[in-house]
Amino acid sequence: MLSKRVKYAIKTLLFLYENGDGKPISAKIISENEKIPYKFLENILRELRQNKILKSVRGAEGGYKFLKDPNEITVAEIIRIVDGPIALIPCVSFYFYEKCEDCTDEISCKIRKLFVQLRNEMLPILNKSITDLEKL
Amino acid sequence: MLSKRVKYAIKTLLFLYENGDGKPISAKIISENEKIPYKFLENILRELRQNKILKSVRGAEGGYKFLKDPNEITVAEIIRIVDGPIALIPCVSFYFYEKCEDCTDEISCKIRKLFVQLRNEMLPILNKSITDLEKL
DNA sequence: TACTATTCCTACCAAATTAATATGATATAA
DNA sequence: TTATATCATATTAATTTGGTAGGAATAGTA
Repeated sequence: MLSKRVKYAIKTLLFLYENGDGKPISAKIISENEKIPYKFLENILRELRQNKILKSVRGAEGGYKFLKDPNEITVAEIIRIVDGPIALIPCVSFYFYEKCEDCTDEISCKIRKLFVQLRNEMLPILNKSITDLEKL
Repeated sequence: MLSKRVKYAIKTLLFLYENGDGKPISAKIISENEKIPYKFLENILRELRQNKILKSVRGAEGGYKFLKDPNEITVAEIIRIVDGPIALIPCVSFYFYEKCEDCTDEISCKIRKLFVQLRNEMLPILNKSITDLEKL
């Protein structure tokens, strides 16, 4: 399962996409509209900014807007930033690979083969962008 | 990500399938061959027995063997028993459905639509059986 | 200048989950 | 009777999750 952070992050990006008209949108507005706990949302927004998905404007009338083109922000990317791997087992992950301690031969491992297949099926769906998502 | 329990459970079932010739196989043998901590494995085996995947034979020369036909034991089923939902968000799960607190309209939710799609792509792969898996 | 609305930062915290371990009772083949 | 097993319950240490607290820094506006 994904964490709430990821779901909140995606909701936030969708909200910004649907309501962003040039002016930045404050965490308070997002929090109230999407029912995300304010302080928790701040953390998530910081993470998105640090990863160059969003940019922030400080001070009164400040808030957040896209830094990266929403057309190029994928759900997979958000999951990787917020939660980590897409793959269901670590030895199958591209970005967060880890060797299985108990595994003697990774190449012949039947379980690995299955989860490679699974990841390969999952990726095209998760590679949809925020703008794709809005059209669903 | 899946838990180690799930991976150990699948490994255990594959081992039983590949080495089961009528006689039960002990937890000790499985533990040593698959490098699964013995006591941890005992817990997993109990769970599989309680869910009618395996049956046990007590006493010396005892051990575990299939109760359910390995042809009909799917990876999805094992995940559900050991970890819970297949779906990546709770509002999309068949067997472990939970409403999102922050969601106003589940039907129109774009995020939900995406993860319904994802689950629908994942299921056929995870519905493979232990015998299918062995053939990979 | 003072006020207010905002982001930014570090740290903290409670509850749940994960990955085991410990201890010992019970059953059975040889 | 002994060795080999399963069976059952409880405990535990580490990590993750889902937040919260408090305040500093920044900037628009009266």
